[in-house]
Amino acid sequence: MKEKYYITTAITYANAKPHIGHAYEEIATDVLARWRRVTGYDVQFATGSDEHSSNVEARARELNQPPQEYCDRMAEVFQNTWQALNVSYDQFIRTSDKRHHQAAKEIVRRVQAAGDIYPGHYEGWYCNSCENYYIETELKDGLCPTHGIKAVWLSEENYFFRLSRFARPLLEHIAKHPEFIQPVSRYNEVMNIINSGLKDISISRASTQWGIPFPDDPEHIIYVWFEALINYLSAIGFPDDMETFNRFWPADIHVIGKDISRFHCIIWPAMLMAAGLDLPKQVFGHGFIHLKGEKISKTRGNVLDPLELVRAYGVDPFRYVLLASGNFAGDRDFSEEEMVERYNSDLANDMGNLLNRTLTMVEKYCEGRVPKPPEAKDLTVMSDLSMMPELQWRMPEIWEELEKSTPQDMTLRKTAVNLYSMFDQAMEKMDFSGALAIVWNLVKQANKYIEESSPWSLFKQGKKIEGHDYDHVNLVMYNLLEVLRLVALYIHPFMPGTTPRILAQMGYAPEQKFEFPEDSYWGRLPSGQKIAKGEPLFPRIERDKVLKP
RNA sequence: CGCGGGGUGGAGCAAUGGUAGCUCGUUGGGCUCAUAACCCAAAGGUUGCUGGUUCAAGUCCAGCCCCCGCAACCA
Repeated sequence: MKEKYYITTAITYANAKPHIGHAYEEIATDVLARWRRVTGYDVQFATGSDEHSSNVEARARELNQPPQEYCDRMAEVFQNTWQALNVSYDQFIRTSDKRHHQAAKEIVRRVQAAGDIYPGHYEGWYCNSCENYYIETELKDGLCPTHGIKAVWLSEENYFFRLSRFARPLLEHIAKHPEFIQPVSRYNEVMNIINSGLKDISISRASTQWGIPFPDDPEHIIYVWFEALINYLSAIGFPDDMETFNRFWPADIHVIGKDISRFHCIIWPAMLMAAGLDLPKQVFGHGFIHLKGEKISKTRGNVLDPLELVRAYGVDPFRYVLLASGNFAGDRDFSEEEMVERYNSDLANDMGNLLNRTLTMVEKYCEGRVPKPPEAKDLTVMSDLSMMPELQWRMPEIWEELEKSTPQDMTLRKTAVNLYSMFDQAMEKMDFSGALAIVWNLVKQANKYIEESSPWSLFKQGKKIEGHDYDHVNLVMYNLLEVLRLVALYIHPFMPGTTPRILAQMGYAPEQKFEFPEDSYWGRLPSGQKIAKGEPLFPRIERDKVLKP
C-alpha cells in the first residue's frame, strides 16, 4: 500500500475574491502535492472556504444577499479560480457544509467533555463597525482607531477554551518535534508567544447568527477561528467516515500564511490535544508577496487578479514565475515586469528555444527520429543499476572510454543523473526556486553543450566517435533529447500543462504516463521514435505590447 | 511603546566565521541549429553606520540609523 500524504492550504476567507497572495499559497501547495503524487504517495490535498464570521455576514448584507447565497457564489469563484490555476485539490471544504458543522460540534463536545470549555464573560471596549474589542490603550480618545467612532463598553456571556492549560504540553510537543513549526523564524515567533504566557480564549459569540450553533446552547455560535481550523478534519471525513479520516490524519503539512501561525501553532494543536486527536506533523508559515515593495492590501487597492495574469501569460508561465524566485519562507516581491522578464529569459530563451533548436537539428541530422545511442546494450544494463542512479554514469566501460574522447557529453550526463536527489531535497525544504534552479542549470548546460559540441559541424564532417563506427552527432542529439525528456518530467509539478506538450513534440503519445524515480533514469528515451516538432512552447513576449495603456 | 522581518554591484536574490556568488540588465566579441534566441568575455560591491571579539566578520557581540510587517479588512 502506498504511503499517505495529507496536505492542506488555509481555507480562503469568503469576504473577497482571491488575489495573487492566495494564488501563491494554492500553487505552492499544489506543486508539493503533485510532486508527492508522481513520487508514489497516496495524496489528499484539501483546500476550501472560510464562510462564517461577521465580516462575511456584513459583506453579504452590503450586497443585499442572504449570507448563504453570497457564500455559495464565493465558493464557486474560489473553485473556478483554483481550477483556472490548475490546482489539483482533492477536497474543497466549505465551513457552511453540513459535514463541517457536524465536525465542529463534535470537537466542541469532545473538548467540553475533557473539561476544557467553561462559561464566563467577556467585556471590553467594542467598536460596532469593526465588531471587535479593543483594549483601552488602542483607542484614541475613546474612539475606534479604524473608524473613529465612539467605542462602547460591552459585556458578553461567552464560552471559553482553557488554552492556558496547554502551554506546557505544547512546549513539550515542540521540543520533541522541532520540525513542527517551519520555518525557523515562525518557530521563534511562536515560542515567544507561548513563553510569554497563554490566556484562555473566548470561543463563542452571541452577537451574530451566521455561524455554527454552539452545542446545547443555540444562543451562541462557535467563534470562527475555533471552528474554521476544524476544516482540516472535516475535509477528510471526520466524524462520519472515520476510516478515511484515520487513514489520512494527522496531516503531514498545513501550508499557511505567516500571519496566521499563532492560530495554527498554538490554538489548533491545543484544541486537538483537548479533543484527544493527533497533531499535524508540520505547519509551514510562508512569506507574503509584495507588489513592488508594497504590501497587498484591499484598502490600498493594489490587488493583482491572478486570473488576469493567467489570461495574459498562460497558467504554466504564471505558476513558474511565481515560484521561480524568492524564497517561500520569507517575503518576496512580484511585479508584472518580472513576469515578462522571467517568461522571456527562462521559458522562451532557455527552455523553449532549447527544445526548438534541438528538434530542428534532429530533423536535419537524424531524419527526424530519436537516434540510437552508442552501445544501446550497455544502456539497458545501466537502467538496471537504477537503485543507485548517482552511480549510473560510472559503470559501463564504454562510458569511461567515451569520457576520454567526448568529455562534454559526459559532463552533461552527470548533471542529469544527479538531478533527482538534488531536486527532491530542494522540494523537501520547500525551496521551490532552488528546485527550479537545479532544473534550469541543466537547461543552461544543455545550451552550452550545443555550442561546445557544435553538432552542425560534426554533421558536415561526418565525424565519428574515436575508435567507434558511430556518428558523434547522434550521441549529441540523443543526449539533448534525453535532457529535454528529463526537464519535461521535473517541471511537471510546476507546469503540469507543459510536460505533455514537450513530450508530444518528442514523439510520445499524448497520454504518456511516468513516475519517479524510475523514469528519471538516464536512457529511458526509446530510440527510433519519430519526433513531432510543433509551434514554439513559449513565444517571446514583446515588451511594448505588455506595458498597458 | 511592544513584537517580528529586513538593509549585499543598476534591479531581484544567495552565501555551516575562512578567496563575496547567482539570475536579469549593460558593454564588447563569437556562432548559425534556434523563438533578434544561444555561447564567451568584461565592467559594475570599502556587504546601512560605529565600535568590539577573532589569525580571519556579510556572517558573532554592543550601540545607532533607515525600511517593512504584525498588533487594526487582507495568504
